[in-house]
Amino acid sequence: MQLSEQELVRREKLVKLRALGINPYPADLFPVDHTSKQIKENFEEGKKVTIAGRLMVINIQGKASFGQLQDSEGRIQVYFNRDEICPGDDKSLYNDVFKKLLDLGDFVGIEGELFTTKVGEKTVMVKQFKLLSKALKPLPIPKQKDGKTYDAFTDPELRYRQRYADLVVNPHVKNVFIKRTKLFTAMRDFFNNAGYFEVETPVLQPIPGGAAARPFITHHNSLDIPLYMRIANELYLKRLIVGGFDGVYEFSKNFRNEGMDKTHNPEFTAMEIYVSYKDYNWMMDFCERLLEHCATAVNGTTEATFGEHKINFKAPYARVTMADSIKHFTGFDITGKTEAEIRQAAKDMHIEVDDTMGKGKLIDEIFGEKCEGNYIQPTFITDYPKEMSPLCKEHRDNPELTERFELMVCGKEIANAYSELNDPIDQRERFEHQLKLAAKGDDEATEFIDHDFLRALEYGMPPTSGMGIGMDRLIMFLTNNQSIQEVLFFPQMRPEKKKIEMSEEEKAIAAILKTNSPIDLNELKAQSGLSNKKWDKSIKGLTAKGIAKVVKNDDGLFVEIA
RNA sequence: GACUAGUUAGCUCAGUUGGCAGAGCAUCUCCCUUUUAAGGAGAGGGUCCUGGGUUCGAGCCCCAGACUGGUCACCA
Repeated sequence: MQLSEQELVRREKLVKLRALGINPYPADLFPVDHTSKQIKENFEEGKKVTIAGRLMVINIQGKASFGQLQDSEGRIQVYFNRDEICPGDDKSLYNDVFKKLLDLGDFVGIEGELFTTKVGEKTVMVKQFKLLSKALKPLPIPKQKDGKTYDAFTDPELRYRQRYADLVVNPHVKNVFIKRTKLFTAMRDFFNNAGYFEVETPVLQPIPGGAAARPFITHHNSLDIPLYMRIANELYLKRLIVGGFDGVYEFSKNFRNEGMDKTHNPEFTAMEIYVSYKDYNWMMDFCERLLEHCATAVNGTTEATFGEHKINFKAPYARVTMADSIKHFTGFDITGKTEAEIRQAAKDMHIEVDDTMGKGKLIDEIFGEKCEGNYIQPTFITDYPKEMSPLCKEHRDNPELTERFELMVCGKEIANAYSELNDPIDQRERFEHQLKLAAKGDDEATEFIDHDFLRALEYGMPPTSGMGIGMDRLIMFLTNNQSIQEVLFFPQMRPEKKKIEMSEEEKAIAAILKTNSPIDLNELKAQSGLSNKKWDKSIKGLTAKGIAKVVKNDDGLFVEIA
């Protein structure tokens, strides 16, 4: 591994510290009793504090220095004064250890007293300090003045691959994840207060059900069967409703083996909740109260900014049927129309259609193309076509529709809910219809029938309403992030390419050397059969890697294994 | 998958017509006891993403590839 100059310097400091009897990675606990935030909020002149964190600014001015210590809650200024730290004649702790051997990014523990500087900055006067952990790699620390950041660490590739560094130097990034966790906590509280029960269901499933998506497949060795990473947990939660729970919910990591873009990561988090004896109308009420609660818990207000849009999560939200929405935005009334009529209408709207598309799919295409993007404020779109919703109860007033809603925000879906289909015979027929659609070429149709789930329904499932919420998308809206990567600690990335250890040419030369070392340089060059250019590059590569060594003596130039 | 932009020092970025590889911060040395993007003086640091090609000469031009971002397509 090639180390930069700065990395080498820090490794040398490690050696020097050990020579002075200072362990750069001590094992014992450090008795922290304050955070930076606590100091600022409860500031008392002269108070003794013990704090720890990373040195993020060091500003040496001779016999006194200022620094900024960053802990989990922010930064606090620390003042290192030579004669405070070294009351006796030996000033080496300040002159050598502090000034020469500490670096930006190092963790230090500090005991000191609070005071206010001439310019009014609340500061810790360091009485004693201890190195807690040495940083060998320089952090990409930006400079700040008047709230402006200079030379910020912004390269998205580096930020996502090295999130640990991103979190250290970009406080706003940390805030996003704090809000993310606040959202989960708020939602959990809301459900628990309503009396619902948090559960866990299998991630490894023999049949990937509950949604239409390509799964990741894996293999269980002992059972010698294929298993799928879950694409949804819906069918398992409904089994629990069959089992007698009134309300169950789960935050579910789901996995879908599909494309990645700024709103899709191969693994993502959905929340699904199922409540017995309810219908989708009740769930709409519940949903808008839930989101109002969550938005307030996360941001302190129901209002949120997303790009150019101001959105408000204050309940209630508008409710529009899909048919009304399409009529409103296209002038076309789908009610009572045949598949052929709808296909023609879609063609007239310049929407790409093909013959594999059934009626439901066609309607969905029209809605997606012409309507969806218009809903900025939270809006419930209701009553989806039956074909698109194989797990949803038929609409009480119209057998072509289902009792389903999606909640749209800024033209994106963030929640999806049904009056759940609990008729086992109807459910079996819907699954079989999906099989036919899949055979016809509809790649969104489900191609598995979960017979165990059908058996559960046959025992009887109470009328139930269920809802799924895309947690990643929701937190994007609540933190004004346009990319899912910004709300996932470790978004999926293509693996970093390892540098090739040795080129083919280098391997060939190394092989010759192995059997014959040392060897005359020109002899080796001739044996390798390489062109001048290739030879030069390869032998330089080998010596740089410490594999070969060129030796000059009275008899000429020789190459030997290093 | 298509199109497009980018990849140069630890970080953020310049780099002219193809002619010795640049800046700020960071690093190192020296000065400086209330600074705060501290200041002053000096120094070091490069696989210009990779591999080919053109050329006397390539960070720059050509070809191929890698990775990342954006837009679109696909995908709830």
